Amino acid sequence: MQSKAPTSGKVRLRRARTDIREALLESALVEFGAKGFDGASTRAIARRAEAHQPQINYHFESKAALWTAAVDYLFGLLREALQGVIPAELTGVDVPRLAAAFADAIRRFVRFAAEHPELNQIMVHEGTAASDRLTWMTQTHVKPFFDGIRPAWQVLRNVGVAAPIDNEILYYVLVGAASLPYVNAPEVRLLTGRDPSSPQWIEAHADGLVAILLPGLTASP
Amino acid sequence: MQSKAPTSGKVRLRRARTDIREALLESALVEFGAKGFDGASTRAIARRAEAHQPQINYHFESKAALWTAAVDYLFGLLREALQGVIPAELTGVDVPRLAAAFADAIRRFVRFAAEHPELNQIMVHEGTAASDRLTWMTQTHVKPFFDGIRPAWQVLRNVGVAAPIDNEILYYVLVGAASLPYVNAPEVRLLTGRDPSSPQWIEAHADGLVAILLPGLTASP
DNA sequence: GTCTATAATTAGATAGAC
DNA sequence: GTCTATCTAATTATAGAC
Repeated sequence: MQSKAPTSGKVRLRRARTDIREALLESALVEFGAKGFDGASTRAIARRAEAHQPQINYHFESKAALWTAAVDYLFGLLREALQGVIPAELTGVDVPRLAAAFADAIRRFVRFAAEHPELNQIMVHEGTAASDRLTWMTQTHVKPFFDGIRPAWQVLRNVGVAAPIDNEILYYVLVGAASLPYVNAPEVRLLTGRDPSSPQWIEAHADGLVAILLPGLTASP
Repeated sequence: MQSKAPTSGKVRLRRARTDIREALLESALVEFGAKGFDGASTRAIARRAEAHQPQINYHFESKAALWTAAVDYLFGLLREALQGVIPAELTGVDVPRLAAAFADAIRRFVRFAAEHPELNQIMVHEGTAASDRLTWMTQTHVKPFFDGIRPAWQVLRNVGVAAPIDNEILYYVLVGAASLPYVNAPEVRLLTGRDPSSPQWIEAHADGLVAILLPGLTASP
């Protein structure tokens, strides 16, 4: 199962794996999330996947293409996690059902941010400066997500169930409040000694966000 | 006021400025905030300050020392902005006064995050991975800030003025919700077409956060 | 203190043997 | 497809003239 390279004294494995592409992608998520696009080196990504650096250029076109594939993959997981939670057509949907759906969406988003911190890490790394990557990511992935929750929030605002915050601001309040403990989990552990990826933290966090963003949901007993 | 280097044909200014250190520091804030520690190059920092790259190593010990100086400077500004807003000694402080003080602290923090997005940008870049920089920043600057608001929140929680969220979680909800529009201002502009640094956005944002985090403040008319 | 030149290291990407 | 060797470009830091 193991063989030395004939022309060299170095002990190294020569392996033929069918899942290297997936392993490189998975590794890229983590490295891009932790270090950002510039800080993550293709050598470090390859090392985490137990592969060699040139394999990235073989299985992907470039470092940038690997980043794009990683972002596509993560947003696909997010879409899965939020699939059908908020109704696409709002006319005729009664308010209590919509409020419950929005609360469910908040909880799912918090759990997703905890389980896949890499997505929000990459988003916040990229969002700090204008770039082609940011433009592509915003138009391709963020905008549909944003447009999906905006009308529902507006309805809940109009009937007084949702907190008094405008659409655009609400989006960033929600994403910021829901993701920061997981985006900055290393800091959370240093600062508080607690583990934000624990079920206790995650559920308490989700409960808190639902309570403050949808005060009208539990207002009348 | 202008002189060519005698041994070279290149036209370049030789200037003697007394404020180069400050100019480099100011430039470093912006570059570190926008690109992160690894993504920000000392050449780009020097260029923005209209200086030469080796001047960074003359006026600062290294790129890391420049980063440290920038973080020290920004946290100094934050301390100034929040100076004395929340009373250090809570025994004997009546609840309405403390609630008003906390609301004021939230508003000041939002305005600070809008005016100096670089601090939260740097924090969120660094918080995604363990490092010596993160450990130093957390212990030196974040912890005192965290410890300053924690007891006040607990008091307001106990009397039911503050939202039902635990100390540690509240800290990240507050910081995340208050800073993300400014940390990711380039994305906000692409996604919404609005300018998060406008007074309208900032005040609406601050109002919204006070409303959701301190629901008991305006509950009884 | 400023500035040019450059050393030392590391990055992403490619060539070519296997 | 894997892997070693290497190219080119970019990085931080330093040397030394001015």
